[in-house]
Amino acid sequence: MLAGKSYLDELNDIQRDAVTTIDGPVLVIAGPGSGKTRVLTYRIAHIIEQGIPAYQILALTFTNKAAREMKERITKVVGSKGGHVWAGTFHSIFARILRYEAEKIGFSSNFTIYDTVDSKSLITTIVKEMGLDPKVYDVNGIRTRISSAKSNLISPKAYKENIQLLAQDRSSKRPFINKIYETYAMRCKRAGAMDFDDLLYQMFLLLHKNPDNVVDKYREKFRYVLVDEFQDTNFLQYSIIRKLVNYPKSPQNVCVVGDDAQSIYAFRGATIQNILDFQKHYPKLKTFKLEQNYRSTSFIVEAANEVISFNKKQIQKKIWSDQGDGQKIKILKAVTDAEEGKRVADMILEQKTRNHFNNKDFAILYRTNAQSRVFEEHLRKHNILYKIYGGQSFYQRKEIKDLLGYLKLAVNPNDEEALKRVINFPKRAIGDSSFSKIAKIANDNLTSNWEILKSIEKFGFPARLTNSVRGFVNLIKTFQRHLEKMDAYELASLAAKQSGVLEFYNRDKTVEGLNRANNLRELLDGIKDFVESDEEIEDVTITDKGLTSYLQNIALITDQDNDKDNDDRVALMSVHAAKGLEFESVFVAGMEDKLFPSQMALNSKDGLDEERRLFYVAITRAKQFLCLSFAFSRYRYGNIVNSSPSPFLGEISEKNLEHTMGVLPSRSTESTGSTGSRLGPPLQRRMKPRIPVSDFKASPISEIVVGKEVEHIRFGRGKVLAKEGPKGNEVATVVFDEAGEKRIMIKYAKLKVL
DNA sequence: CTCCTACGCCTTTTT
DNA sequence: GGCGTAGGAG
Repeated sequence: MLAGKSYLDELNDIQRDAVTTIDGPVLVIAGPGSGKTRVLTYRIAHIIEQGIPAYQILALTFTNKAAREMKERITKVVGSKGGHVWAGTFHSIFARILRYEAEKIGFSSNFTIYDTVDSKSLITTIVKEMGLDPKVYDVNGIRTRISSAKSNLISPKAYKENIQLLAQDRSSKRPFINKIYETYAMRCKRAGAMDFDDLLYQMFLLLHKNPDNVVDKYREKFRYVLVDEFQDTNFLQYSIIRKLVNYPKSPQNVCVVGDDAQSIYAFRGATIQNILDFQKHYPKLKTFKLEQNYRSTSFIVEAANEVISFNKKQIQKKIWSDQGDGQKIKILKAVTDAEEGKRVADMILEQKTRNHFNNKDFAILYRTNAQSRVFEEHLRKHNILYKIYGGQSFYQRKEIKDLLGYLKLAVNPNDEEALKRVINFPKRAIGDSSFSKIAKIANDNLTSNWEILKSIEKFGFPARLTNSVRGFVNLIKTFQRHLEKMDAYELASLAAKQSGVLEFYNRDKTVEGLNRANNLRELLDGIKDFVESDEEIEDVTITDKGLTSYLQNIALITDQDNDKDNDDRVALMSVHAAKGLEFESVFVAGMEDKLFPSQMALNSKDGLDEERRLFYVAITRAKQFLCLSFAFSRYRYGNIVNSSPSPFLGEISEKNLEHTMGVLPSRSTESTGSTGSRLGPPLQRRMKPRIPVSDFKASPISEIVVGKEVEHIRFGRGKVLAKEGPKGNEVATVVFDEAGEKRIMIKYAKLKVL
């Protein structure tokens, strides 16, 4: 049937080759907007069209959303059999396999998944128990250390024997990290828990230790393996992929798709070394480069190329577009972050009317989530609906974790973190000191807290405590008894009532409390949905509507997954969160030195390169309009800090740029300060410029020379000490009478010769 | 054991 | 500015 092949007609020549070369190792380097998802999905569809059963295809992504989209699109091309593809995140696919194979590696199939909060809490507990100084042994640092050990396949035992790691820990005055790691691993196992890294690490161990020759089973099963966003994989993930496809007589049907220029997760262990190694490990590799950009107009694409060319280490490629020149990139200068917020909101309003855009055609991107506030304020003033992405996930909220804690305990009472969370919530007189005693007994006996609680009578505690504990144990046991008979909703409702969690929040009449009670209701509604719907996950419709099944389903779900993106709202998100998305009009805010690039990144060349890739990602989200904005001062941690424009701005040549006026747009200048807005004080808390903004006339760059007395709009009088940098992007070092020494990019900062 | 306050911290983060 | 935690008073 010729009609069945029509999907191939929707591809350009290179895309088509990448889709139809299904046998043997393939690397696809896919620039932004180059139709990467299309290639990936059509390739899978094409494999199925060749008669390969869909369940023999493994497609690994980083987000649930990406996996879902991929499946939907495959199904559109090949019909319902597309649903049988094993498409999912690394974590969810491996969790599923691990549940099935759990006993082979000493776990039970009902293991708990610890999220980041759980991991940190366990580490804090261990640090305390070991009597170490939590200031020196800070949780975040320890967690990163353990995580990166796992990501590099270093077991606790190997860590102890690794001279280099031990030396590093000694020089950071934390010689006991190896011991913490060992204890942490032991405690996870005792609790029947795996953290996010374990889902990968244990998967690797399963294939590596190979009990009952399990590796053959999966090698035969997954005849075709595809990996999305390969530039974001770490050594561990790549090692698992190699286990699956790299062995004697393997057909090596592995296809990885990625873009080294968009690698923005190196700080979490991702390494583009994997792309370079891939080329080494598979000599028969075929490489396809997708360089045509179908998303953006030329000014945007050119700017992106200019910026990324400042990174020396990269796979050579140049994206191009035939969508026309489009609009130049706007540079928006603001005095304060509040003004930046106002002017961005104004521009959105203006573009909406001029171009008939909807709210959802816009995105405001920033480096840090804390920057969202000023934009919220001004969008609200204009009655423009918006949605903030990122921030705390629904499942991370306290009240949600409280109820889930009880549910998790019913399924796995050894779960130490769930137990710690709910044993005294709501209050039942089992306080910290009592719990510590119980935990100590458990540790001394190498067993879980639950085992001690069950036989609390034996330990001679005061009657009051013994009674409280007995009540708690009976409560959990009741839930356990109902596990088989009740569906998830029935049991969750029962637990919400009997545990007292629901009553606790219903009694709290503050706004906060009402919100939390609402969230609990929403959680219960969600569980009801789960029970009533026939959702299909991977290749099985979930027929098990029990609590165990429910908890396994939500363990790896994040907020972004249940967002209904059908409503028309301006998107506010971090640049990281924007990866993979596109918008007609994009504002990248806070283009300031030490903010973007982040202060933390400035210590190393690699850090700065990663920030630049992040900027590249930001630029390439825009289809038609791109605006880069910065402010000369902004609130940070409650105080005003002065800032100068990001050095990245100077990496885009003038021919792609357009500068907005240095004054507020006339239409809405009046609202500054005095109108007494009920929404708080957005603009009036600015510094008073020494000279009205509109009266200030900057001198041309050529007049700013060493030794001259100059005036700056905010810093006041000063003297030029030095002038350096390429023509058009000169940087002046100026000593100001009051503000001290500053380095200033002349074309942005407006200096006037006196 | 529980409640309240003062202090100290702060990037990004698909799972 | 905002949140989570430690530590002291009740």
